[in-house]
Amino acid sequence: MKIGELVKISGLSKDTIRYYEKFGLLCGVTRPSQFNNYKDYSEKNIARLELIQEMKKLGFTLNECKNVIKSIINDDLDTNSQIKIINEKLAELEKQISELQKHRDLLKNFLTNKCRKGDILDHIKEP
Amino acid sequence: MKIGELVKISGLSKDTIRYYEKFGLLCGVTRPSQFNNYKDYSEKNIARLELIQEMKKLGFTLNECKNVIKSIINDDLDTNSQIKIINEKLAELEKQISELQKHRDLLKNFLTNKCRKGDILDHIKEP
DNA sequence: ATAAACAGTGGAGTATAGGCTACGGTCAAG
DNA sequence: CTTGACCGTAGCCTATACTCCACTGTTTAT
Repeated sequence: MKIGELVKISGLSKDTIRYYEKFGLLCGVTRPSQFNNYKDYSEKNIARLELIQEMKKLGFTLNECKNVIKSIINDDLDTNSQIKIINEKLAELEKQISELQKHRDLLKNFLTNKCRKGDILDHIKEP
Repeated sequence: MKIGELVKISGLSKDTIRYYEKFGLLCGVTRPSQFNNYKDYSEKNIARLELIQEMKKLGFTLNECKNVIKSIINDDLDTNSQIKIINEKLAELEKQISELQKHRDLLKNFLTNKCRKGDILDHIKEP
């Protein structure tokens, strides 16, 4: 399968697919022809691109996708490992959420306590 | 005031201060000496660096800091404008929070619904 | 035959907020 | 007098996930 077909099937751009390939996320890419330099992408890559898109929706980075794929290849990834990975990601998300909530609460305070009188910023002036 | 003093007072690194200066966040920086090339940072910059650090704690970017400082200089920044800026930032934070919460909920679902049987990832194998 | 569509590579650019290194000049103390 | 502390500039590096551009080669359609 040439890249154009993969573009149509996956909905990703060719640049993205090539980026993923360079990144080490794809498998079985060969150059079978003696007349051109075209690559041939294996069927497995369709599933892989789907996995990547799903994981990205869930908040995983490409690096994390790569590690998961590695584990799959090594048969390292039993159910418990999967659960562990997901739980770690969950914890990370919770942390990010509470960070942002902290920012938000600080801002809210700022708004109610300091802003009424304006001019908290007066000591900054002059270009 | 030379940069070393500003480093001590602000707690920021000299790289950071120079970065801010290049970025246009500082004011009144001159080179008064005829014998060396040393800069002289005005007192106003202490307050400015404090403002920047406070705003960063609240989740503002340097660009946003820059705009705020500009407004202060132009006397554009009355209480209403301040409130507007802060409310916009609040809305942005809320949006980011709910994005992350969406990710988290998807992951939780993934964990309870799909992961029990493992092997959702079998179709990916092969290096 | 020729132009469009498709394939490949390499490299730069995007945004953010600095860190780090090299290289060179200057100032103060021993 | 020399060493170390300090100051300056320039430019490259980090991470993330691509996008876009230039340039070249190939296949397909008219």
